[in-house]
Amino acid sequence: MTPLKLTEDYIAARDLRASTERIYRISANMLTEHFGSTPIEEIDHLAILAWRKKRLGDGLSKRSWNTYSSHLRTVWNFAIEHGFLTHTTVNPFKKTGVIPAKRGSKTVSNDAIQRARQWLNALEREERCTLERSQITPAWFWLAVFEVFYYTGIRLNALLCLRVKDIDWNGQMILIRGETEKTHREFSVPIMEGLAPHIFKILEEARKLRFAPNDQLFNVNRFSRHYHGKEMNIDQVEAMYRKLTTKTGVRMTPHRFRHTLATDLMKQPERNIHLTKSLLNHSNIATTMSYVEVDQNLLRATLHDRSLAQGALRRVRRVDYSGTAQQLPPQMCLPSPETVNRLPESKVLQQQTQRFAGINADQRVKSKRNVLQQALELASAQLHCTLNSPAIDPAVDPTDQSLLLTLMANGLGLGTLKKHFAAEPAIGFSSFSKASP
DNA sequence: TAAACCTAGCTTCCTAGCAT
DNA sequence: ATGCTAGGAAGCTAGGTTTA
Repeated sequence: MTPLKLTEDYIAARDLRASTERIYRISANMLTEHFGSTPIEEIDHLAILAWRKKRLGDGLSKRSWNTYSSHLRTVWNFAIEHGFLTHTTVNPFKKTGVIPAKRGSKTVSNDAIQRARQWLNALEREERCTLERSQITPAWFWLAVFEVFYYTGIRLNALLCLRVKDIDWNGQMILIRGETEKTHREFSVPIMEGLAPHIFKILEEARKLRFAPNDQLFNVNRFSRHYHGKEMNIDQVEAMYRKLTTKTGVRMTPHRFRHTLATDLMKQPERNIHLTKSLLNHSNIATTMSYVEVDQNLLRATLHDRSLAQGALRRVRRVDYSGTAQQLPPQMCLPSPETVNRLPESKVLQQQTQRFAGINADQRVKSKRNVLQQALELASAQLHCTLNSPAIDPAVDPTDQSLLLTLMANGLGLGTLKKHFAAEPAIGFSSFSKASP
């Protein structure tokens, strides 16, 4: 039996989607290209390893090799299971996979998206005013396609399979049917404010053209006489994205919008991974995580916070007294960041201590110490009152005050303290409010 | 003749279930 | 509980052919 015949037998025995059947045939063709019509019994493990070496040497990526070898392994398992391979029960494709390098998420910058959107909007105005065909026609339609991918992050195939009746305009939802999803799970995505006008427009145009409920909604062939296909296909969408890529100089594809959406959602303060996972219709959270590109700025800030928390860096309090009547004495000013960076830590501390010592006692009590100490004592007392535990003398145990200072320095719990200070004007919160942690 | 369409190969994504 | 793998399903790209 030849590999091609075996593959056809395998496909016939399964209920596969067209694209899956295709990849099995491609794998078998690749094998045949190398081995010719060699019977499957004669293709052994060593021969496959030699073939692997050749293909990888020719520049085939490791990931692609794994796809082919994995599909052929499946077909060979089928042969073993059905007794087509009598001389062995060991699959020659076993352990022929290689470890590919992991690549980063493919996102599109906001700037590029904005430029593409502006261009599409300009084309739409141009077509409306001149009634002439623009570079991307009909521009209103492709703008709607662009916005659907931007706002919902659905797959290209999901868009192509959308029917008129899948849009619930009253409920402002789009239904993505399970049979059209890679994951076979039905789900819905909301029609949000920015997307609604585009959905409305396409529904309106579809209504004018008497679309039936089961008709493909995003079918450019019915909205423009420049196309003659029956149903819109992947190529037509990709051709439009190629034009956007050429125009903006940034690679754009529907799937990259999916990655971008996931990354953007995870940049939000709430960072709701479950929400992101639901929107992308993943069943495994690890899949969602693999979409999200690391936010380097956030990473930098996190590492910085760690350094501060562990004492690797000293926190420098920067105070903006501009425009205030109650400026602190010049001696209280902290050294500039440039000075701090130049001096070793111990020197900075020494310098501050010397400056502070140079201020007279009255000034100190009025300007800072008194306010700070009172605030800390009050907050500490409040804390113990809330916890229903006896108050601790700060002179004996300064833990509370250190903790509160740390919290304040990190911007935590400040709101609570603010409220309390507002209720206790005697504390002099106004002296505090200008300070930023 | 440009744009649409088609085809094939390459690359990536996704999950259930098994092994550790 | 976690990681790994088999199996399945797309998505992306390039080059050739057809059509308006």
